[in-house]
Amino acid sequence: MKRNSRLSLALHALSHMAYDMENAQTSADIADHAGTNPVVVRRVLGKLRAAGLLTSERGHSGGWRLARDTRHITLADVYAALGESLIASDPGPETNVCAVERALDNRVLRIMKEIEDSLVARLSQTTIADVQRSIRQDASHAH
Amino acid sequence: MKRNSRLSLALHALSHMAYDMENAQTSADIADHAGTNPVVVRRVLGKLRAAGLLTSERGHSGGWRLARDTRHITLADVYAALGESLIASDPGPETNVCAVERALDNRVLRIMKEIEDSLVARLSQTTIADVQRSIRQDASHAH
DNA sequence: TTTATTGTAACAATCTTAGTTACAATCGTT
DNA sequence: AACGATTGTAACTAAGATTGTTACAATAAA
Repeated sequence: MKRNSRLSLALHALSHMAYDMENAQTSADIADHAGTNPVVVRRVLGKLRAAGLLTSERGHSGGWRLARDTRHITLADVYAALGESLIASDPGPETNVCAVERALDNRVLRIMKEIEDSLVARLSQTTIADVQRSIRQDASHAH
Repeated sequence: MKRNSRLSLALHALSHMAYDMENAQTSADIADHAGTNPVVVRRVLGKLRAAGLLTSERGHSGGWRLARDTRHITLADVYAALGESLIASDPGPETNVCAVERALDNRVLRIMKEIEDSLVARLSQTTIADVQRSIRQDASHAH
């Protein structure tokens, strides 16, 4: 049970779908390969679907498909879809007394937000196609 | 009880020390202002001290001081001192069967590490002096 | 009708974090 | 020497977050 596995799992799942775009991928299949549970997969992929990154079909021969070309899905899209907020957290209730303290709080918060923005900017520069490409490279000289 | 408050608390504490460099700041004082507990403060600042960012003195009129100029302490130093790893997590035991799966795991891990490296690079561009400067700005036109 | 699949709720187990209490060690002050 | 203020640290509690699991309704193909 490790942390931050949602982003990792999402990347796994997306790569699987990119690897075989012709068939819908079932949550059971993805879960098997990612070493987790189908329900966990559906939970995570549900968020990606809500963000328009994926589509899903119920019933026999159903499963999950990419909604767009892999070149048009960035890691920032995935990050946003998951609703992650790694750096900046919601500020608690304002309990500060003096103006300097409030200013400090505001500034720390703003800096955290700036950092998070930088992170998102970085994430937006890598697409699933990029991830997919490097997986093929790794596989070709796997140990 | 919010997440990621250690980094936030560290920034608060450092700013306090930078604000009054002449006197050692006690954990009780910092805790009061940051709205938390002295022990929590000592826990976090202990890590910064272990990284050489701070010094502390016991006993009467003891407390915490910056070990270096504020211009020479970056947010990356603080991040590293806290031992945070927001993006990349330790890989679990290798349970993958096929080479493609192992390659995927490796690649996802590598990408997470790349992202974390970018984050650290960004953090290294902001110093405590920068933070301090903008606090003064905020305080001058506080609401 | 059967089978395979998603969608979702409910719950358990584990891990993380913050908070708290307690107390020894240290060091200035009286 | 005694006292008071402070760090250092261990132990514990409480709350939250995350993952895993079971169960079952809804859906759609075979």
